[in-house]
Amino acid sequence: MQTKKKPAVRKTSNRNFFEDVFEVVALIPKGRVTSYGAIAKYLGTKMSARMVGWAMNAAHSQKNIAAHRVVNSKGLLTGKHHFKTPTAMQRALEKEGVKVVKDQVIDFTKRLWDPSKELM
DNA sequence: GGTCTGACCGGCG
DNA sequence: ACGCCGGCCAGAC
Repeated sequence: MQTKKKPAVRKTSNRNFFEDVFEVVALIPKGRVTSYGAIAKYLGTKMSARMVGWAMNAAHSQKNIAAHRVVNSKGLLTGKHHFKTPTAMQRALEKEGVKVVKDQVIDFTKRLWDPSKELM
């Protein structure tokens, strides 16, 4: 089974939540972006997209997580401020072909990569 | 062990 | 159309 997906299999406050986020983010194709809510929904915690962002915070300190591919539902680079430089996120996205203007992803709807939809 | 915050989201006024 | 508010989960003090 290559396509390994975990439908909210977390039991009680385990680190699986973080691992799930890491994987989903790592699966995001270049030139694509996703939203915290999309990941949260995929993990089962659709209502708690905040946890995804929280996981990102830890992720950025853990490994090379492509947190720059994760934006909010509006396509805004809300987490850019958490990067080493406020322009690192935008730069990384543009580097992958994603145009960002004023911290906003262009054609965000088309660039949106929904794991619960793509990975299904 | 209780409390607060946090890179969000969606609804309501 | 814009602004504000509550909710929800998990980690840190």
